[in-house]
Amino acid sequence: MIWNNFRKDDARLPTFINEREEKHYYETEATEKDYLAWYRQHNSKKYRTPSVTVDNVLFCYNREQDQLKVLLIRRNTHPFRNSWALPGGFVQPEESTDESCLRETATETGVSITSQHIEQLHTFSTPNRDPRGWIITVSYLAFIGEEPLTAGLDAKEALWFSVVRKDDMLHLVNGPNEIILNFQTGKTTAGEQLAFDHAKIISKAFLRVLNKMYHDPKVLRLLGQSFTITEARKVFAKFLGCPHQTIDHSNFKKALRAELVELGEKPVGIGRPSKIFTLKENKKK
Amino acid sequence: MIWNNFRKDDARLPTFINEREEKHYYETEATEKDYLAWYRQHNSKKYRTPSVTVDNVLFCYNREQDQLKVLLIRRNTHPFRNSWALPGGFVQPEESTDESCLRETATETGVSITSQHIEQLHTFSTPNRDPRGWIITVSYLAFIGEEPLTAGLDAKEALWFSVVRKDDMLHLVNGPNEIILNFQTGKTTAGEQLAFDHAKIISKAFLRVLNKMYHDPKVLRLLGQSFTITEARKVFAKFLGCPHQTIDHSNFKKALRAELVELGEKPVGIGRPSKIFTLKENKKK
DNA sequence: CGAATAGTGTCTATCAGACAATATAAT
DNA sequence: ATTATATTGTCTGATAGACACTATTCG
Repeated sequence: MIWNNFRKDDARLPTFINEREEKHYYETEATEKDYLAWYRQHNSKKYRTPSVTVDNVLFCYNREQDQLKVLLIRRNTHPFRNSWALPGGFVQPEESTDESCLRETATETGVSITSQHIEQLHTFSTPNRDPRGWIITVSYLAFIGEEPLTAGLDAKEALWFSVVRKDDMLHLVNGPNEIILNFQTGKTTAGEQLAFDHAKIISKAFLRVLNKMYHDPKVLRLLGQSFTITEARKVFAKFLGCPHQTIDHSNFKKALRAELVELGEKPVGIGRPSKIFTLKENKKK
Repeated sequence: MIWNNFRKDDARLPTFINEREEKHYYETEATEKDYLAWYRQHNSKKYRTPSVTVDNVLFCYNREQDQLKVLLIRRNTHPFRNSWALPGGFVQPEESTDESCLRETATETGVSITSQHIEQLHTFSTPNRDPRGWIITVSYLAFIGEEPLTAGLDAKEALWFSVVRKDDMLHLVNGPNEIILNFQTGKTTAGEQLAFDHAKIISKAFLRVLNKMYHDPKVLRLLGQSFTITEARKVFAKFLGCPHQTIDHSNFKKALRAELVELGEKPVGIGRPSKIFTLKENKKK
């Protein structure tokens, strides 16, 4: 490579004996503008860079079935062809990973969510976590208000798996498909395997919710705009792995009263009418 | 599929009319081994990928000065030449971002830390956060046991800045250099500016420590292997922005007793001998 | 002894959790 | 009225925080 031949048209610029001298000149003596122009032309493809993906743990809750669910897709391409995996995709230029998460969620599930609904979990970068090569993933957690279309998009099979906690195990079930993983270790223990390190990601998401529920009950966005105390107890019970009756109504309400706003009464239903609540929005993270 | 037009180098493989057909074949019909071989050869350079860096918020605490400090380097290259910035660098192939963090910390400060000392903070990916182009950074938080060499390495000036909290402001000071930032908004308000979005990263680190201190007092690693209750109070006071005397000794000890192990007594010093403690290690995250 | 430092004990308002009582509506 | 569901109220043990007291060492 000829190092003294960069931008002949610009007489301001000196010539260089070697690459190191040129680098030093642009990094320390040239103007920032000249540096950036030089960098884009010479440095941008010099080093190997990883691909970056997002992987999204999308939870929803179905009131009728009283089931917590997580969205998985069956991969129809290599690698991990026919394995279940989290939805996600490659981050594109000129977008943040937050935006990637929202874009992928919208295209894969048809549900529009905002940055208020998502939360960055962790960035996974273990070498060889993806057999295709150097691929880093930024994982996200999102709570979908109501169960949307379950039909797959992008020519993939996309299904909601019910999530049942038993001790430290999560049972992800949809019909004949069953995946069992330990969310303390992040490993699948029986049944089908998950693609890549997605068992770790799901575990991290579940633990995050569990640890923050009472302090930051964002998980109640699973119930949409408004909900009753009992509905909130049912959602918490899914993460605690217990029947919702074991969560005392009175104590639960006391614990969360600071995070909730009362909206009115639910007009229909058996028994005393429930009051309906919504999450306070003014929380500054 | 047409099998009558074999490739010379591998008779097993078919030829394709167009790129799309080829992609479809490898993704869905070929073996995974063949797919991966094809992917590496054809797909690896097809899409633009970002550079990925790590940025490390390294805190230390000096007992003699009773000062919390954060390590900043003065950049001697574009972009942000002469601005103060967090130490960090590009993630290399075949290493995780955790390993990058440890490697960069070792080379920039001379201090060897283990994965026990670091914690991933957040991945920042706002477009144009770096004028050089598409650069994503994974930020880390680390607690250095004792103040190491302050001399810069890598031909950069590296200095420990004392960190003083006043209300929502952090004052980062080293001699004539002073940077003031609001850790609630993540913005510098006066004095010198920080490079890139590093004010946001430092703010995130400070808030993370503040929110988790009592629940997960990993911050006490600032005090090395062992410490007295009063030393621990002094560290907490730095993050709370108050004199350590306002933290009641008795109540503080009660709050942290579950996280500490008593080692013995400190033999020297004025007044009643202090007991020395260390952090319990058995915490599973 | 007195000053300085640090560990220990006590009191109280508050709160989480267990449990009881009341309110409403469908059958 | 009975039953199911939900809300409201009460009691108690535990705890955080304020404060007081005791223990040790140095000058």
